[in-house]
Amino acid sequence: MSIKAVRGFKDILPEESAKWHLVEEVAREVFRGFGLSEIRTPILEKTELFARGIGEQTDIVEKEMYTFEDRNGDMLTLRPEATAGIIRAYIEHKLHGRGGVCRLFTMGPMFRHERPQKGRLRQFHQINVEILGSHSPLADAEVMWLAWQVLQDLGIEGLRLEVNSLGCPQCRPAHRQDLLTFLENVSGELCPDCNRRRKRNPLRVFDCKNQGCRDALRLAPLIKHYMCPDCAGHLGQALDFLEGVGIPFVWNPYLVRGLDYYTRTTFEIVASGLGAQSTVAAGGRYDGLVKELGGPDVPGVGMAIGVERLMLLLEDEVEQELADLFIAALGRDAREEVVPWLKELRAGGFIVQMSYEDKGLKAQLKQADRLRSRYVLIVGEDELDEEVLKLRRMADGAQEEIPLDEAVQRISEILGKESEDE
RNA sequence: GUGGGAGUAGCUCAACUGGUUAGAGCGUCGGGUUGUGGCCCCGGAGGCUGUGGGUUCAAGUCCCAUCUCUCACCCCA
Repeated sequence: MSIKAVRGFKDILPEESAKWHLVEEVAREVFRGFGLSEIRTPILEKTELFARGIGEQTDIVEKEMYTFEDRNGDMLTLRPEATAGIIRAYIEHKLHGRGGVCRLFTMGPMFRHERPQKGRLRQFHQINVEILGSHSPLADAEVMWLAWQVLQDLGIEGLRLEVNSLGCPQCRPAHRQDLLTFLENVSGELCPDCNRRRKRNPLRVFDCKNQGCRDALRLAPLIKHYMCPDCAGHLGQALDFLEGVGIPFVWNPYLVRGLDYYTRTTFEIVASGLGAQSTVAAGGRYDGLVKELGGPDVPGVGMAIGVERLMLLLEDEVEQELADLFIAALGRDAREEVVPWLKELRAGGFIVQMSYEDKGLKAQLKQADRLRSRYVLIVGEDELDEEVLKLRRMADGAQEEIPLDEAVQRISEILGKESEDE
């Protein structure tokens, strides 16, 4: 076998791209309604950006990044997520200095060197939203709403929005301390993984699927009992806003996120039918991140939708229209006569194709059929001699005669009329 | 990184306990219709059986390695 794509990297083939366009268009339409602006940042950044932003201790930074040395000795990394790069750009171009809240979206590929499985690729795509510069719980609610709305508008069903708060630097330490103590006492009942997590990132034990661990954690201290009044109020208000716009959610006090930078609100949208990777969108608040990356102390909230996972939930194939009209020109004279018509008809908004090769009528009709063209215009020697063309409707084979001198106009009328009927 | 399953025609899959020329459906190309698609009928092309080693008189089939796909763990969108 010759050269194949790199493991975990996938080609998006012509028959799939219409589905991608649909997803991207729906997302853009939703974002437009919320007044977001698009930002596009490079997929390559200095390694240090991700190390500081995502957290040195995370799996992503420790073992999943595509990192290499540039020719001048810089260490570079293919972005494993979008937020760090966007914040880098936000700081670098001093977008915070423009006043007001900065509300951004982006979409594009991310890279993580993990073992591929259902809903998990090494190059995958995300649709991201970041709202920078607001402490308001309304921003949190809007971010969740945005994610929910995109999925909703795509007609995806069976989704569940889970929300939690991770607290802030005021209330987190006390909880963390009590949780550590608790986990130490039940360490005998925890699985080896959880005992490992216990030291590195204690909150993650709540993610364990192991029944034994879940039983052991039943009485574990939860952040909700430790939240300071500000955090509790913040979460309460965010949830009130969600309720106000009729978005169903569940408060999952066990919900935790993997990235270090999250504070307060955190959420996931989970779907059934995705296998082990059930999260189709996720996000949360990251109030310390901008400062951590060298910018001013500006708060932020954001979310990411996993496009491939979303694609798995979108069952129906989206068919692309490939031709309204196929022009079957027979012979050199006919082809020369017809080429200017292509220009006019295409300018009129119609999808028009013709054969590159000088093939027989049968072959051209076959080609038109394969393109599912609605009509075929037949232009041969006879037609040119008589100055009357034939327009064949492919659905039933009915043919209509079209005078040569008003061909483009008549065809435009017929094609246009057909579209209106639909 | 760890574990299970799988790699045969463009696609979906056959080939009994190793045994002669690796088959079928779909697709594709051509013909039946020298200027009329789809449906039908007839015919053709297309394979170093993922790759490399090994066992054997003989390997698609057994063994080892490797790559890829897939599912799960881990982790995450």
